[in-house]
Amino acid sequence: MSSKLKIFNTLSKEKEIFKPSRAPHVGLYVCGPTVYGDPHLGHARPAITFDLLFRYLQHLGYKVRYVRNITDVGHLENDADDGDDKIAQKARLEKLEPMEIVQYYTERYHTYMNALNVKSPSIEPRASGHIIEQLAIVESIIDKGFAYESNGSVYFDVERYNKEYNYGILSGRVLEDLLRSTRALDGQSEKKSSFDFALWKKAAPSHIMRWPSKYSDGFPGWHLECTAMATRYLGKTFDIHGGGMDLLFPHHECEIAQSTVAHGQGPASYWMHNNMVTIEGQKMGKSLGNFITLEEFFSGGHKLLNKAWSPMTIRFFILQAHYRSTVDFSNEALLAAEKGLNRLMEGIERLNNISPGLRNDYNVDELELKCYDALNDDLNSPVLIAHLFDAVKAINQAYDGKLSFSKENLDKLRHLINLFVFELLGLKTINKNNADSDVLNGVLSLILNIRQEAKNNKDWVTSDKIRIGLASLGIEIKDGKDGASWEVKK
RNA sequence: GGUCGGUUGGCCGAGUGGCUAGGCAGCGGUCUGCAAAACCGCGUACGGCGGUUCGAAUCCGCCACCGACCUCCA
Repeated sequence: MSSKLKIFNTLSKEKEIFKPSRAPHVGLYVCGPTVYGDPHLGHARPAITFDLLFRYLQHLGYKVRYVRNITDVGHLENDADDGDDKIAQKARLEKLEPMEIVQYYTERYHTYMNALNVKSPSIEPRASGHIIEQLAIVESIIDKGFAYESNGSVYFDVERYNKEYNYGILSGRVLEDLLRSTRALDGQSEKKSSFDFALWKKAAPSHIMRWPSKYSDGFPGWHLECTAMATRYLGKTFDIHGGGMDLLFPHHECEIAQSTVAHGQGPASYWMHNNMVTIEGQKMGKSLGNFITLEEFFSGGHKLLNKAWSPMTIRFFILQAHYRSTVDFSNEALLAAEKGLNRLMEGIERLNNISPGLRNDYNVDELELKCYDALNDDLNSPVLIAHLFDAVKAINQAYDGKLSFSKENLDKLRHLINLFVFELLGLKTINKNNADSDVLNGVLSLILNIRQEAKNNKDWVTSDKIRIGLASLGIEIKDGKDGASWEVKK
């Protein structure tokens, strides 16, 4: 079980060897979506990043409990006293019960994550289902003197906290600097300091999502939800907390503060943050209105998209960059990813048709080592993919008769490719539009036979007519040494 | 303004003090009736200016530009 996995810990800003505190069990918590809109490319990044981590940890033999929440309440448009809840706002807009919004977008999220072949987490709790746990933490923080009640709301006392602990331990922020450089916003009179954050908010009369508490009828603060749900399912401390880099401050910093007061220490040993997807160099996000939803990617229905991009192309595109780097969206980059993925998949298909030779010219053990090294080095998926392309090259050379695999090595390579490409990177063979139906296969095999006869008779008119005719139906003929094959092109 | 990060060949994107990922595009070739596809081969790039070093794209300094966060965001 002693793995050589190193992960970059945002807390220490260093790559550290991963040592779970209760091996073989691993607790992993990742901040999930606030379900008030369709999932976009930005949502795909953490989902895929931590899916890779989840898969790899499991492969290493860990029993992973992966918790990824659904935020269905408490995520405010802003933190002013009259800040509106994102879900409630959407519900009012569409004249729906908030939970209808939640249900709808949660299902949408699942649909698209599923398309991206992102595994379901072990537990997917909803914030609204954990009000009691959240209120218990509020009370505990008040009891310890680090939160105060104000007009029915409860706020975390950041300045008080910072006197005993370090508010900024994760983000590197210095509270004094923050306070100095920020002027007080209007309508924050309830708070002692502008950086205090809400643990519990009193609901305005018009507010539809509300729960009773001894402070007021209200709703929980966003930061508190993750602390409550993580504690409930993973305990007061657990191994890895993940999320997008944009959540680092204040969200994760606040989680640490809450947990430190309530439980005596920060929640996680390792903090992992994925970087952003950018578009023309700028973060793709709701605030800038420059996001493209996953549905739009899959259908091509967005003015910035030249065509539809399959879920696996999106997944591969994301995995081709390291998770801590920004990845810039463009049609050109996606096309490169699509073609690259195709090359990889065709190589793998070819691998099944290679016969072993007497010699062995390829060192599969070395490839295996390199692949593991790549993942162990802070989940370096782009390097892993580069090694896999080396294998594809060898496969193609073998296919060309320029290189030979021994039986043993061929089996080993097949196993290895299966492990890294399908199990760990989570790529799937591209669905060829039911192209594998027996009828279609039979018809095309007949047509290709006729074409071959025509070619044998040097009847180029007929053979070209077949080729062009099929092409117009979206079927591409590929002439090879051993006859022709076909593929349905979208 | 503060904090942090980035700047790599036509594009995307890794990485290391010397052994110069990978994908896409491009070029040349093989194959083919022609084409397509496929395969093979080819590209010596690391923002600028200094410094350290036998040697730096990789370390240090300065400058320029870009981005993220600074109580909405994956």
